Amino acid sequence: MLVQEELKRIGSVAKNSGLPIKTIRYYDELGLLKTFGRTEGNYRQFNSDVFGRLRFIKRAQGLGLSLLEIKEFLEVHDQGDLPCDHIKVKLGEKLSQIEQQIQQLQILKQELSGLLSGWKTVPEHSEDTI
Amino acid sequence: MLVQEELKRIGSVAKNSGLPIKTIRYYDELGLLKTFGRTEGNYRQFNSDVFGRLRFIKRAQGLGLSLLEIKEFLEVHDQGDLPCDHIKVKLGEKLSQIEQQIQQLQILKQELSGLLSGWKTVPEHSEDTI
DNA sequence: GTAAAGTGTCTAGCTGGCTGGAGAGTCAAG
DNA sequence: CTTGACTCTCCAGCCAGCTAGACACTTTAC
Repeated sequence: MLVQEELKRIGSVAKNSGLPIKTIRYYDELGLLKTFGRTEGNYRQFNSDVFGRLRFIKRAQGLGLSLLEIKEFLEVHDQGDLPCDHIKVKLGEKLSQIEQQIQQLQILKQELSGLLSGWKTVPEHSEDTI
Repeated sequence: MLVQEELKRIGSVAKNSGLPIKTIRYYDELGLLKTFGRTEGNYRQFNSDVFGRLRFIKRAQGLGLSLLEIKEFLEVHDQGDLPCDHIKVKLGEKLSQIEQQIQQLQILKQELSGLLSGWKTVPEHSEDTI
């Protein structure tokens, strides 16, 4: 027995997610959101999945993914079944990008802590000094 | 005895760094580059430090830092001595941001490998499913 | 029924980070 | 001395990702 879920309108989604209404509409326009249709009065309806989605978007975006890339991932998610080979490849690529990114971040972290902790202690050590 | 370093012009910097001339000029405009003055004919002159700088910029940028943030870091670097407290704080903040970012990346990595490896094996596990 | 709040679309504008083109000056080769 | 490659500045435009405003319609509260 599925409980009929209560659908939300854009305002409450905005309030609960912390994102501006305009942004949510924008994401919807781009097809990132899977609205649950519209009311009679043409108001967008969302179910509570939207919050997870928005969190995912925020996180991924904060990490430098574009909205289009994010959209692709969401689509894979939505289809539910195994992604086709093409997408598999893309996902694999993205994954190794991410690993690289982690490494780069670690380098940057070192460089910045170098700056913090006095810097002059590591002067001009050739090659990859800033 | 310092060997007089041979200065480069923008074209060769572009060639050796792989960046378009326009981009280099743009960075220079924003004050990211510390050119070595100009020739008589008003041509920019760079010494070989510029390559390290450009690599740093690329890396940092790829990780989501804005050119302005990057500029600040470069300035700290250029001053050479201990950054003032204000900057220290900013650096510290940025460092913890970076650590967070690393964690987020690890989460994203998991989520994406979830997608890759079939996804349905981890269905709707509440809370933070995409 | 009426006012206020919420939502819709549409169009336009903004910021950051480039990128392209015009028009002019500089420099190196023949 | 001219030609061609290189560089300069300036100004305009592009893309992503919003954001703001105008104006109309819907819903809710009284």
